[in-house]
Amino acid sequence: MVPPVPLTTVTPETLAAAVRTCLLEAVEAGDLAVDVPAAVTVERPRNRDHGDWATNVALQLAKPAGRPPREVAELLAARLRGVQGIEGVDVAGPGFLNVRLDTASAGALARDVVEAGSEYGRNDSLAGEVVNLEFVSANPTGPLHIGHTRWAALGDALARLLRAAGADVTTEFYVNDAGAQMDRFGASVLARAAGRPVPEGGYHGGYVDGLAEKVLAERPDLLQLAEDEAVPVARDTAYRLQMAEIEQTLADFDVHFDVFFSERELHDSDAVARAVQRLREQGHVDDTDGAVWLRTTDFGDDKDRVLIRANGEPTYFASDAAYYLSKKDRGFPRKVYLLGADHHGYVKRLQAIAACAGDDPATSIEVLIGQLVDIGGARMSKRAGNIIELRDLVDWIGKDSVRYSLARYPADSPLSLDAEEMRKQTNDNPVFYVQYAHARTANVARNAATAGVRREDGFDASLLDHDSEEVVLASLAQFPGVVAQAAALREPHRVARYLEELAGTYHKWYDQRRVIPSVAQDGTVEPVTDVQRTRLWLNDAVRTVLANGLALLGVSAPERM
RNA sequence: GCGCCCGUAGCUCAACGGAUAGAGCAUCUGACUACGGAUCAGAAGGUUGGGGGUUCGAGUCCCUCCGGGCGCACCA
Repeated sequence: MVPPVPLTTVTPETLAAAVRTCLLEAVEAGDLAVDVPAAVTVERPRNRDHGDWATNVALQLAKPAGRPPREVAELLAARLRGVQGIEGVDVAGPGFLNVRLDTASAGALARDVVEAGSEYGRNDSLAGEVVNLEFVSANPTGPLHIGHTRWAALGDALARLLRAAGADVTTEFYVNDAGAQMDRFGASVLARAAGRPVPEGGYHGGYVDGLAEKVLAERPDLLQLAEDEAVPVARDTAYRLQMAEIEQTLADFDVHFDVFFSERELHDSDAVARAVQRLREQGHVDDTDGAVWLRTTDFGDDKDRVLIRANGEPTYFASDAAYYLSKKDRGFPRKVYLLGADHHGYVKRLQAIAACAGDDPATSIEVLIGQLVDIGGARMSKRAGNIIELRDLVDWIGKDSVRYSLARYPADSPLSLDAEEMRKQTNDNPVFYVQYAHARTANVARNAATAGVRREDGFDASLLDHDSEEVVLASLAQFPGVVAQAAALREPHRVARYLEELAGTYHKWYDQRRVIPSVAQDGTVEPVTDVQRTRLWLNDAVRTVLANGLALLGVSAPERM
C-alpha cells in the first residue's frame, strides 16, 4: 500500500491557482458567465472553524455573474472538492469558501521550505521593477540622530524586501554638501578651532569641538590662514571627517548605500544649470522679478517655486530638480523617497518637478512620509547637545533591538518607544521573542543530532497531524505572500509582525510535541522513528523562515543566546 | 486660514474592504524531576473620537464635525 504522498504541496498560492482553474473550467462549461480575475485571494481565516484556508471569490463574482453568492460558491466548491490535497470544502456565511487540506499535503511544505533554504520567501512579484530608493540623506554638518535612525532601519529593510521580491534596487544617500549652510558649518568649526564662540546662526554642540580638534590635527596651519581661505579649508576638512563618521555609523548599523550622491557635484558639473535649461525648454519656466521660477502650479502646487534667485544663486529646489533629472537619466523609472513628516510639504513640489520633466508623477515618484519618533528615557548626546544620536542608541540598546523596534511599526504612525523596554531581554521586547524562537530551533537541532535524529533518514508529512503543527505549517505557508505584500505596500513592519506570529506558533508547538526521543523513568530511550525525523524537518523549516525574515529586517538570527 | 498624517483595550501598537476587531505590557489564575521557562495555558479588559453615506459586508473608502502632530520662504 503506497502512502498518500501528494504530488505537490498545497499552499495559499497553489490553492489560489486551483480556485482560478476551477473558475475557468466553470466558465468553459457554461456554468458561469463572468470574467475570471487575474488573481484570486486565499487567506487564512481568523477563526479555525472556518477551515484551513478561505476565499471570498464567490462574494466578489456574484454581482458580475448575476447570481447569488452562495450559488456561485456551491458551484465552485463542487469542482474544488476534486482537487488533489483538498480534504473538504464548505460554503459558509454569505458565500465564503472554506477549504480543509489533508494532513500530508499541508505537511509536505516542511520539506519544501528546508530544501529551499534561504531562497524560501523570495519571489518575483516585483520582477522587472527598477527602483531608486533614497533615504536618510542627512546634512553632513553633524551626527545622525534619532530621526535618521528610523529612516535608516526602515529604508534598509525596504531595500532588502524589494530585492527579495525581485526588484532591481539602488539605494541612495543625497548629501546636501552645497550652499550657505556648509559655509556656516565651516565658520563654526573654524571659530571653535580658534577658541572663539560659534558665530550667529552657526552649528553648536560638542561634536563641533571634536571636529575642530581633528581639523587642526590635519591642518596645523589653519589658524595662520586668512579668514576667506581658512573657512573653506575648515569646511571641507570637517565635511570629509563628518561624512566618514556618518558612513561608519551607518555601516555599524548594517545599513549600506549603493550611492552617496553629492549636491556639490551637481553644481560643479553644471548639472543644475542644465536642469534649469531643460525645464525651460519643456516650457515650464518663467522669469519674474529678476528670478527664475518653475511653474509648479501647473501641476497642483500651491505656488510657483524659485529656481534661481534674483541674486543669481540657485535654490535648493533647483538642485533637487537637477537631482531628479539625474535619477531619471541614470535609468530609474521609479524613484522612492523616504521623507520625514516635517518635509511632507515638499511632496507636491517633487511631483511637479516630475511632471515638468514630462513624467507621470503617479508612477515615477513615490514618497513615503515617516512620522517622528520619540524614544523616552534615552540618553541625550553629550556631543551633539539636546538630541539623541544614532551611534549612542546603538551602543546602548544594541543594533538588533533598535533596528527591529523601528521596523515593526508602519512609517506613517507617530511612534513613542521606551528605551528601557528596548533594552530588556524578555518577552516585553518582541525582538528577543523572535530571536529566542530561532535560537530554540537551533538548540533542538543540536539536541537532535546528538540523539541520532537525522532528517535524511525519513520524512512522512502525514505524521504532522497535531493542531499545533497545522498552525505552524499554515504560518510557514504564508511567508512568501507576506514578503510580496510587504514589498508591494512598502511596509517592512508586516514582516516583523509575521515573524512574531510564526515564533508564537513555534513556541506553542514546542510545548506540545517533542522532537527528541524521550527517556523513560527506567532509563529506556524511545526509539527514533519517522515521527521524530519529520518533526525535525518542521523544526528546521521554522528556523529557515525565521532566519530569512530576520535577514529582511537586517536583524541577526542567533544560534544561541 | 490652507495642506498632509494620525485618533483602535489602562499603556505601546496590529488588522490585502471580509466572518466573533487582535498581540505584547500592566492586572489576576495556573504549568518548573524542562528537547534552555528568554516558554506555555487561562481570565479580565472595546459603542475602533462623534455623526452621516457608499455595499452582500466598513476600524479600513467618501462627506462632515471634534481632538492631536507636522508643514505652508528668492531658508537649508
